[in-house]
Amino acid sequence: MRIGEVAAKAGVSVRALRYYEQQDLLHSTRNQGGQRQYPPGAVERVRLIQQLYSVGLPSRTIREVLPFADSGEAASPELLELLAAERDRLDRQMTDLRDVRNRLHDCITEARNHDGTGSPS
Amino acid sequence: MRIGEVAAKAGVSVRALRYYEQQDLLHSTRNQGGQRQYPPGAVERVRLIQQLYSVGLPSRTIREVLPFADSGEAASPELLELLAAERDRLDRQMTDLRDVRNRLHDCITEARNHDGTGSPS
DNA sequence: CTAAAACCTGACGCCGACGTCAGGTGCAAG
DNA sequence: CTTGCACCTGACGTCGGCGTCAGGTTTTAG
Repeated sequence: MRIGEVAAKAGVSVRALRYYEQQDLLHSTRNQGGQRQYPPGAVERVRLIQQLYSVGLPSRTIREVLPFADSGEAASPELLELLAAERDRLDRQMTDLRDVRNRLHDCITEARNHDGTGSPS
Repeated sequence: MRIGEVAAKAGVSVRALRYYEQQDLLHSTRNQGGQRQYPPGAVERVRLIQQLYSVGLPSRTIREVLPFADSGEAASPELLELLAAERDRLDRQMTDLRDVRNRLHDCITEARNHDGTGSPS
């Protein structure tokens, strides 16, 4: 596949894919003309990268954890610590997220009860 | 309270508090010398602001949802839609977060089983 | 009264994840 | 063959949430 197709299928920009390559998150081979070639699995990998970004991980961390997502590779103790630390961070973030979400939700339902409107969602 | 005390109690920088004021998230009165004065509730408010930032909301959105967290104020339908949209975004984000977290956790336990080490956490 | 600490207002710096523009090349269709 | 789109490599722009420095004022401790 060429870069445009991968971008379209994964729902990101072409620029983003080139950026991921710079950051060493996504690799490609080149054809004779120098254009990037991707295997079909690239789309899935890009989706995973996006998911990791979306939960707040920076490129550096993603670069370090991606090999483990790929396959349960050999893990040095330092990397294990990194993974555990990130997992704990995610746990805390989920707690915050739940709090905020419930707070918002309460505001919504309360506001809906307060006026005359029925209660969807 | 003065700004330094609020900052210390809320665990943020003085600069951050001034920034929140610029963004219209946190208000203060001034004494004769022109220094900011905060009511005790400010600390709680700052913690809430931080929590909202931490789940990825930008200043603009925080500015819009804060009044509802303060008190279940009168809600225009547009604001209700905004709140519901944000809540849904948070729901999606929690799902992503759970996925990534579990993925990481699986990597950790699998790695721990693979070598000889016992299994903490 | 004085020195130090805390505060004030600009204003510039920074970093990450791209957007975007410039100027040139590769490739498929008519 | 040429037209036109997809692609290439720099390189600069942006935006948000502050950090930080400069240069001055106010409050507090001794």
